[in-house]
Amino acid sequence: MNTTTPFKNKVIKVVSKIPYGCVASYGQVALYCGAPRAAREVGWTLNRMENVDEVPWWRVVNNTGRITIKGSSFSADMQRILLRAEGLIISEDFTFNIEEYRWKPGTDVMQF
DNA sequence: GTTGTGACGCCCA
DNA sequence: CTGGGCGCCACAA
Repeated sequence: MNTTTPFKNKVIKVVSKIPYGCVASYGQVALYCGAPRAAREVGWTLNRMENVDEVPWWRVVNNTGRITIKGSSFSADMQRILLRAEGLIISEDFTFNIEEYRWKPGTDVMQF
């Protein structure tokens, strides 16, 4: 690992556990990281994350079922393509039924 | 120690 | 429905 921050480490861990074809909201990820209200931190952390190949950041969206990426190395359009590639149906407005794809964590995740 | 910021979340007009 | 605004937390400078 690199510049270790406990929170960042958990973000990586949680996000990387999101199964194929599912998504989780920033609030969810933050919740599983032990910071229920640090949803903004999740996005901020992912933005400056280097090992993107280990973290399916595109499976993380806001709780409204909408992709709201703001300037990062990747665009919202990129994320939409990636999610579509996993079988999700996403509108041209970058919106979709998050409840239909919402990741429901199991006991294997709550081992922090 | 203080300040600014951010890929959010939620309430209100 | 849309838009505007506040709060929240963790982290970099």
